[in-house]
Amino acid sequence: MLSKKTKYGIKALVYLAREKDRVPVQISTISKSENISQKFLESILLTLRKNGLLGSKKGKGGGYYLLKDPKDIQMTTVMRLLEGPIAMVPCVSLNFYEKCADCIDEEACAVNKLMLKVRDNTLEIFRNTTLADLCN
Amino acid sequence: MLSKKTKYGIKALVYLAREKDRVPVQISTISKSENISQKFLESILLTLRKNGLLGSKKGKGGGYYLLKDPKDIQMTTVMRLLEGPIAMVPCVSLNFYEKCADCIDEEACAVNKLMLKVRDNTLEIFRNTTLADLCN
DNA sequence: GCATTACTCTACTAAATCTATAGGGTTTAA
DNA sequence: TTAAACCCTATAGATTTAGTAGAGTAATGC
Repeated sequence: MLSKKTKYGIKALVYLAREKDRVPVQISTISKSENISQKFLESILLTLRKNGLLGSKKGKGGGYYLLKDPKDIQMTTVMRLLEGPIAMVPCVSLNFYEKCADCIDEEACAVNKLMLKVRDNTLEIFRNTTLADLCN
Repeated sequence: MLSKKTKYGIKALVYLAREKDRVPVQISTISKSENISQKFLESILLTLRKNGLLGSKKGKGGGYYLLKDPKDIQMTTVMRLLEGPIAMVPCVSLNFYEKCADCIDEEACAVNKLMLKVRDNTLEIFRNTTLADLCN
């Protein structure tokens, strides 16, 4: 299941991408428009800022804005930041690899084999989808 | 993340599929071979039996066995039984559809659009992969 | 300057889910 | 009749999720 965090994060990014110019948008504006708890959204935007996707401006008239062109933001980046690993099991994860404790032979593992296929496909979708693609 | 339940379930099914004939295999045998807690595996095999994938034989010399040919068991069936919805959000789920509480227009929702693509791809993989494919 | 607006950060919590464990009960073969 | 093996319910600890609370900091405009 996709977490609310990721879901809200994507919605907020799309909102910001649709904004012409790079005018800062206040958290409260996005939160009302997208029906998201303001405080929760606050923490999500903060992680997106800390990881270089968003910029922020403090004080009156402040808010968040995109740092890059929407077509240069791949969904792989967004998903990894908010949701974590794209793979369904750590043993097929590229960025978060971990050996299974119970598994003796990874090469022979049926779960590994199946989930590798799923990961490859999902990864390709996220790679080939940019924020701009989601804005139409 | 794939739950341990699903992971163990798939491993157990593969184990049973590799067994020549349809000789009942005891829970303890599978549990030892695959490093799975016996009691936990018990409950997993029980749900697989209740849903028509496995048969069981009680008493001495009893155990679990596959009811169908491995090549006739699609991974969609297994995943839905053990893991639940294949879609990452309920609003793009075929078998477990649910409207998002926060979403105003599903057609215009970026998350919906993205996750629909992911679901379609994942579903196709699970449909085209049978238990037999995982046994080689 | 100073009040206001708006982002920043830490800590905490209620609820749900996962991953089992415990402890019997029931059936069947030998 | 005995023991192996499945059947079933209840419960519990750990982890994650989805927030909430509240105080702090920075910048703007008057």
